[in-house]
Amino acid sequence: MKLRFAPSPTGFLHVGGARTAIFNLLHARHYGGTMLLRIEDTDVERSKQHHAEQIVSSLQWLGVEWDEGPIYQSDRLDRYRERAEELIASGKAYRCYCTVEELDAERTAAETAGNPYRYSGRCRRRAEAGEAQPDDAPHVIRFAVTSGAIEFHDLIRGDVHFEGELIDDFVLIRSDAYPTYHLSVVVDDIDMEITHVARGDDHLSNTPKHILLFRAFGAEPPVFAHLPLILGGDRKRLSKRTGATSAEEYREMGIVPAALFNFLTLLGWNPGGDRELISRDEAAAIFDLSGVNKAPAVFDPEKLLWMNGQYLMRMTADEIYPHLVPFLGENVRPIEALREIIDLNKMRGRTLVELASLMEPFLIADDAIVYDEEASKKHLKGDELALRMNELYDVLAKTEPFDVTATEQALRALAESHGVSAAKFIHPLRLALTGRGASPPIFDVAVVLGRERTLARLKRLIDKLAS
RNA sequence: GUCCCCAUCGUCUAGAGGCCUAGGACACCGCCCUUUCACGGCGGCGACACGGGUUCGAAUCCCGUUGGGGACGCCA
Repeated sequence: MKLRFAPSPTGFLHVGGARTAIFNLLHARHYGGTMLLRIEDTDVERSKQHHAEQIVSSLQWLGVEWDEGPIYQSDRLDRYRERAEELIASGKAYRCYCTVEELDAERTAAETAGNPYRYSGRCRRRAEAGEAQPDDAPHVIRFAVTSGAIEFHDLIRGDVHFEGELIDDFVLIRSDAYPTYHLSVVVDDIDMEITHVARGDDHLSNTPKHILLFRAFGAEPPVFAHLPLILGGDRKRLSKRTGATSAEEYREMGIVPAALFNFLTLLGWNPGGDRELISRDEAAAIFDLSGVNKAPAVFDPEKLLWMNGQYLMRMTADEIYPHLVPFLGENVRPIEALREIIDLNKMRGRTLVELASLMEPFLIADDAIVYDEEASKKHLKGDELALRMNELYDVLAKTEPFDVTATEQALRALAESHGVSAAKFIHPLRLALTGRGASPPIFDVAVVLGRERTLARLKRLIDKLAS
């Protein structure tokens, strides 16, 4: 068994493409098959090398592995031309000298008449009449479609059938001598011995053409599986209008690859047992293309965020670290200096961006703490506050050991001696240490900061209260 | 317009004729836990598009309607 993911390098890796890649990988892994990556860059106008590189790197980031490739179709142009010539030789294809302008005119005429456009077949008739076909004049090579119904079994759609009459004599080789998608994809799938083709639903109507080509080459068509499309909130194909569409954008948003992988896996497929969180390998163990849903799925960024949070809190600090580094900016530190801080905050952020922000108070200088206005208004009030904070300072200065239990005991004892709730001390302390109204448990914060920095920050608040 | 496909809570989905007074997850709303924020726990809101069949019985099968999507390129 051999599957492939065959993106065209005209942009970033789209999440729809990412899911196609994932489903191909999962199916291949499940059956111990091979996964191939093929770059379909036969459109010189739109294909860009840097896009190809970007896609490869996004796939690697996502955890979509391949056993063969990447193979570039632009390296195989001779092969496609050779195969097209074979079809001409056997009368299954012909040279067409119609110009783009002529074709456009025909198309426009058909549209205004309200008829579906099909190529007139002018050059086909000429070829069949045995007229000379100069191969030096500008021309394309068209496939001579044989009529008759085409039926095939789709792993997801079930039995599908198309009327042969509806299929046009499509172009195989363009006038610039580059192959079209239809030709290159079939030639490659044959040469590379692809057994299963899982691709987007938008290719369903291309499939009869491909089957015709497989037959023309005397090859057995692969098993097809057409995946339902991923829609945006507007129920149309996911587009920039409705939000982020590329894997790269989610990476920049602070989504961890395993979470995106998991989320995409659940779009159109589910592992059963009301399971939401599943690793790539666990999914591969039970995945099968035939279990994929037919209906399109709306991409819900909210749920992705939730899932990413679930991943962050389950990952170890060491696992998070490499993904987090790009978001730390000037606050980067070696993992040793960050381990505790990550562990303290990782269940509080849904993205790496949020996590980095949550970690900030732990990493900036003591005098760089900025007191949140709203929280200050709420907690920095009362005549006795300065006095209390001074006493808290003295108590924390001599608490031994300076650990969570001892510091908490000391603070609570102090509060009790004042006859007030511990919260009266805790909230101002939180402001002093983090500048924020919300933080991890404050004694954990104090201990991670250490006695020295805790006291320095407390002192700073006291000075502020005095002024 | 023509062809193809699809149709369960707002969203992702479970459901392959009786197990369904339709289950889970996200979001939302309560309550609990709690020094805050999260996490977590408990509860609530919330769907079988509609109409005909078939059947003792239909979310599940068939037909139609409606709605949505996709394809109709010398793009992939």
